[in-house]
Amino acid sequence: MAQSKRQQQADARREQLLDVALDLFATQGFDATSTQQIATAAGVTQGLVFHYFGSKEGLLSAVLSTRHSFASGMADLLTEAETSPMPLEEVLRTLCAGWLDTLRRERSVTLLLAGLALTNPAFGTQLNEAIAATQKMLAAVLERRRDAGEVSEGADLGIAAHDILTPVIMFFLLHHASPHWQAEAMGFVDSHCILWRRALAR
Amino acid sequence: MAQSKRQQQADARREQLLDVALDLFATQGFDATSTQQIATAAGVTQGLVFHYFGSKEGLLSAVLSTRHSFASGMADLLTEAETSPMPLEEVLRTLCAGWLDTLRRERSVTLLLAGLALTNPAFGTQLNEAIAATQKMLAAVLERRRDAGEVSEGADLGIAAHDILTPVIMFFLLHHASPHWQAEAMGFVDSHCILWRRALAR
DNA sequence: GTCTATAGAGGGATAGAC
DNA sequence: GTCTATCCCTCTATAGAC
Repeated sequence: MAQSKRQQQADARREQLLDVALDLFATQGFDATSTQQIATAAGVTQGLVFHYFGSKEGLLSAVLSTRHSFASGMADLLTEAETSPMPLEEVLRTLCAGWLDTLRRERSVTLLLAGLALTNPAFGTQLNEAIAATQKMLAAVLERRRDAGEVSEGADLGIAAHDILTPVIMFFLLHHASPHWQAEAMGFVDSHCILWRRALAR
Repeated sequence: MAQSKRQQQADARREQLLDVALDLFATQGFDATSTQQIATAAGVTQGLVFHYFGSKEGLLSAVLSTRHSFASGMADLLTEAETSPMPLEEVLRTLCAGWLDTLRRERSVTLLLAGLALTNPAFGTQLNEAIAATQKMLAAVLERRRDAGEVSEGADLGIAAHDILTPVIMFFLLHHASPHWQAEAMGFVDSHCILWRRALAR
């Protein structure tokens, strides 16, 4: 059974409000954004926001639960990397480029979550765990390569994973607004991965 | 001429308000903190905040301009590093441990500035430039070592500096609230510096 | 130097008409 | 599904008494 026209319209409005809210929350911060601003930006009246989401916090929850694909996106890339037959440097290149791409594509959620994590302990640990999980998966990839003889024995692969992952995140945070993003990102990934092949090679 | 007693009292009150405000701004965010909260935490009435700082923004400016020593603190460490006779790994160890210590000691300003940078372009570029400057100084240290034959020729030392510095900052952001900070930090610095000696050695 | 009182704006949220 | 109207609260900021 197809949805009624009214239902379709409601869904569309809902999505639109989520988009607008995410955008404003990300650029101004949650606390600095009023429901009035969101409504105006969406071309509706302020009361409608509460019709759809009940409260401002409810709107935030809805935004985060429907627009949070970036954590799983980074994990997906790692799952592919686990079975890749390519040499280490190439695998890292694919990973880092993919991460930057994901962070950039999901830029608003990323920045919003980062801001929330700084002041709200709940969001803080949530983001912490997401990063820790990614780091752990990367460490597993490196360990497999060590067992296969491609990576040297002595290195602390947990810290290596941290040192490979976090500069990528920081690069995004520092340069996402740059007009030359694409070129800078490619250059960074390139040098970054070359350095890490050298650091880990036997 | 010694200050009058009234002046001393005023200065003390000013400092107290700055301390309380920094603390609340850092833990809750600037927008989520009311002047009433600050006044209550300082044991005075709300109106007094405006007597001293004119406006809430004025209070923020005063907080940042009187409590922002961490940027210069990180640069100072690098100035010492430039002329150090120690081997690379040891220099890095001193630098990274010092950076972590500075960030942690100035934890409230660091977190406040990070939060502001995410939503306010002015603070964003300010923080960007501080990090870029630190990175540049570190790159200069590495170049000197390359010229002296301690660091390999081919490596991109600008990115290497980024890759040495930013994981330290991220480590602080991710673990500053951990109960086992001290031990974790020492372990991290150790592995981090060993990895980077390997990555850069000829 | 600190307080009380209050202005004035803007915030989140609700009720009910259309 | 959307709007108007409105309530009530909290916030920043000011004025003036003590």
